[in-house]
Amino acid sequence: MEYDFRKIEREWQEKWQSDKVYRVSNESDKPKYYVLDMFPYPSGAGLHVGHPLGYIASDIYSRYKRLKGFNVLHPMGFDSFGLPAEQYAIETGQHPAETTQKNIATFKAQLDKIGFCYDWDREVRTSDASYYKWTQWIFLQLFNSYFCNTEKKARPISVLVKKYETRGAMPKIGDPISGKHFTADEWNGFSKQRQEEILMNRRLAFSKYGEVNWCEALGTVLANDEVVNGVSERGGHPVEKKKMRQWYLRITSYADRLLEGLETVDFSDSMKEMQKNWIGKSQGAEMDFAIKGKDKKLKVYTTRPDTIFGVDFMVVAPEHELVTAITSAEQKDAIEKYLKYVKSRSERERLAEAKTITGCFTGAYAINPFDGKEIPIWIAEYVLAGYGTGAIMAVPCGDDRDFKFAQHFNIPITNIIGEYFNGEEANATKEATLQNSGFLNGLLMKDAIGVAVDKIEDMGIGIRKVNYRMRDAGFSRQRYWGEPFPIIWSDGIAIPLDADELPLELPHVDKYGPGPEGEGPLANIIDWINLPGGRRETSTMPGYAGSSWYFLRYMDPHNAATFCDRKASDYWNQVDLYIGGTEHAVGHLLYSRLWTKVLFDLGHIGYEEPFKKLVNQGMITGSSRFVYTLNPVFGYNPFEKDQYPDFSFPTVYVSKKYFDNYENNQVEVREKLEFIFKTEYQVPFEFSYNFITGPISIHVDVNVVDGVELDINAFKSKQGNKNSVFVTEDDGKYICGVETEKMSKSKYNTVNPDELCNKFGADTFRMYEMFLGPIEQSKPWDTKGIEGVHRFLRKLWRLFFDDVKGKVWTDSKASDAELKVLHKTIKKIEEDTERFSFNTAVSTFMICVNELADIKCHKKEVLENLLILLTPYAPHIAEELWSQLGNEGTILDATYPSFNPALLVESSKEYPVSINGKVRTNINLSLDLQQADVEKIIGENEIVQKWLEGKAPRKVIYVKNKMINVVV
RNA sequence: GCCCAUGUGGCGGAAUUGGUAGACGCAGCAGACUCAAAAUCUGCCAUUCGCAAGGGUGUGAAGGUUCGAUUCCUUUCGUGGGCACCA
Repeated sequence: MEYDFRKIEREWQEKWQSDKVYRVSNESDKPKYYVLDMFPYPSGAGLHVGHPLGYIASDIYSRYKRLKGFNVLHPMGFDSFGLPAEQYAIETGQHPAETTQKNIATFKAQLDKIGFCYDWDREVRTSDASYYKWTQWIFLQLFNSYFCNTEKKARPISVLVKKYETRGAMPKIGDPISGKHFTADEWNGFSKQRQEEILMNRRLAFSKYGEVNWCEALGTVLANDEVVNGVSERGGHPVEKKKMRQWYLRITSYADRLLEGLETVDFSDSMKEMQKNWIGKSQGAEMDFAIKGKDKKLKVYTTRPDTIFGVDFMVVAPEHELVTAITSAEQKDAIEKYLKYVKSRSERERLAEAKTITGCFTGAYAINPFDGKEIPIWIAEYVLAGYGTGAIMAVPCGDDRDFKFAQHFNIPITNIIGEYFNGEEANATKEATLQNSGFLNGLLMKDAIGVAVDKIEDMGIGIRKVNYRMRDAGFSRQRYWGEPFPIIWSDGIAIPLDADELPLELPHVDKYGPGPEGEGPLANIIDWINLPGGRRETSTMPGYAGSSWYFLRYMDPHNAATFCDRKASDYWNQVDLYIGGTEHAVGHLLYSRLWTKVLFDLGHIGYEEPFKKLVNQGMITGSSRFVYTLNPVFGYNPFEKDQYPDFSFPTVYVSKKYFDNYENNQVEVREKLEFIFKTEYQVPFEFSYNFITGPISIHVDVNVVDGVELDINAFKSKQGNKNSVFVTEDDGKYICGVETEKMSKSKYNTVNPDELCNKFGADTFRMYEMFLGPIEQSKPWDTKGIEGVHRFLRKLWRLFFDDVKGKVWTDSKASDAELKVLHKTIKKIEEDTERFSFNTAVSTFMICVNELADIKCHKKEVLENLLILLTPYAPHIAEELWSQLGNEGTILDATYPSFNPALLVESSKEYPVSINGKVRTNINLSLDLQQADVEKIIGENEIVQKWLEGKAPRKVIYVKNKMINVVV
């Protein structure tokens, strides 16, 4: 009986589905375990082999945990709102709902083919009204909450209103608009608009006019993490700053808690580092400098107050509000000119030319409060208006940018760090002892920081201050294919819908073009936006809205009364294992952590970190192949037309060797071409070096290349033209070039998992993906090695069935040697699986099967247990053989074999004995020996004596179970 | 520029706590079976000297700690990723 993987896999997949073996209950006596994949955006391109890597890993771990006796939740769904579907709609007119539907069907079919154990009954789609109803509901929770700065948590906005009505605003916070605090009486006297405006400044989801990243080409606003190097992450379109009314999430309030939460979760160091960098917390001081001859103060932010005596100039951002007020009459023209120049530059130019130093002196001077020194105030682009106070004190001896600026404009530099500053470049050390620094003289810089801040606070000219780089997250998009905001604008007041009015369904549109004045497509639907009491919000929520809480919906996917029943979220609790790529480090992962914290603060769920452990699968890069063409210069035909009227010059492909060193190989290429033309085309070939343009590399479909050797016939029919000539290497092979690149259709380096499943089976595919290398490492795809894994499964099959004899397994009792092989494997597989070392686990299986084949072990007792171990990795073949052995039901309900250490214990062992690091002999020793016994035996051993040449061993190192080293 | 990874045969990679480096697989070479092919099986496979036994050298490079380093430390180079005027 043969290993007919196609039949086996089809039948078992059908059976799993019809028997609903993967259905998960929220009630169980077993301990729970939640395994989650980052759900995909269902793009039109379908899956390539890079996508399933993480899914296979999570599937293996889920099945393993289930076998280990856990109630495992392992769901899947689709992040189905988003830009590409809408772009596609604009191009083709197809409704995004339709294309999304179609793409999801393709994705599901592809996923099912690989044999994942998803409970599809729990599938969620972010674009379903039954789902986004709750996305809207959570948005309203955010809208109706504020961040209480004393309790450091979210509370209902009604609590704040009550406070205002009874006590007014606390002195430190006050009216965020005027900056003044107000009494209860004042509050009650404010107009409704004024009150709402004040409240809007505290809501966690709020609307304000602000500078946003506007992308003209996409016709929408983008979040900071969606802009990369001044262009949009998707499509690479230019992005500019624009003032618009937008929705935001007040993520900055949670900066500290997001930072602290990282200590409680198991993420990789690099992932934590990325999030920390993004939040960008810095501690320092904010202090006021008097301005000579004016009654205004200049407020600066610094992390290095210890360098206060090294301040040689001040720099304020060009947009700073004081600029016009402090500019002297003489400098007025220069400053205006500079401001004009700054305004003319796009964000992109600014970023691209970051190294060029520009700036302009305002003519004003600030006064150093400690020594009365007059400090010139400059404006320059390199100081950002949006960070800190938009003004800095420049210390050229300690800061690189300040140093370069001082040099460029010939500003004298004060050295306060002695020999640490060499005059050539700035030194940002904190280890120097301060000089020329008044009351700080003689102090180590790192100690002086605290001393300086204390003094500043004592003098009442400044305060300690923490700053964050992170900004509030933009939350609206001028787009169609997203969640509509459940908000109605009325007289400038945002009025939320009631919970029972949800979902606010996305209306149907005929056109996907933008609305008037930068509004989204929804603004075009007059009937929909205009209501008796006001006008609907026309923007929609961004892609990350739906994905910020989907892990909760899986727990209770069909609940129409609430987003997730508290009982369900208490039972499943945190995601125990989350698997996905690093690309979501600062987007999705930060936002979902924020949403979880807010829901926790408001008492809707019982934990504030959504993901306990995160594993980032590495990217599978494509291994592109290249062919090299030699082309005749356009229009040139080297043959006499009259003689050969039908002949057109073929495309010439040269093998890699000739591309690498074309100059030196021209003659050889010419000879080979001449020969080919004479023999195959029967045409004379008068070659001129000049008519050919040198080899050009072009991508060739990896599927027509075997390793690096081109399958010429397949290439001709698939990509090239029939009339092509191949200049091969001397052995007749055409060798392609190789380069590792990101997998993409345009590079012809994608490999479709369906094809591999058809050719080798899903089990082979799953194991091979794991076998490629460590899960977290990115690695190039190479189809070639898949044969080896396939061979292993066939070999496993032959332990059960012989092609001729049929079934070969027996019921007889297993020998010690056979059990030893099994238990060695049990131990190793368990260790490997637990530490996500799936590649070594596959190796372990191969070794086990090889050993069992070597000792001709066909004992049911051994094989049955091996199958259970194998189930997570290759579920189809395991199920089939399990049932062939006469077992009922799914193997997933079998008992995971436990490792019996007694079987592996030996009484004695051959130890290698090395003398000064070189292995000289082997010695058989019993395992219960102690260090002293070994020393004695070694001292008496004849061979060792011989190698020691009469000297006594200085030291005997006995590493239990490993080796003995004798040192002379 | 700063931060974080990472570097091992022709290739993917293994070595879990400092203990015989190169497991397992691919590719390659030789052989068995076969009319032949496929499939399967056996042996070889870091490098160098040697007929062999055996020896030298080897984990990007240079140092260091140690009886012993792919593993720890310092310096340096290459690759990948993140951040980038954040004061």
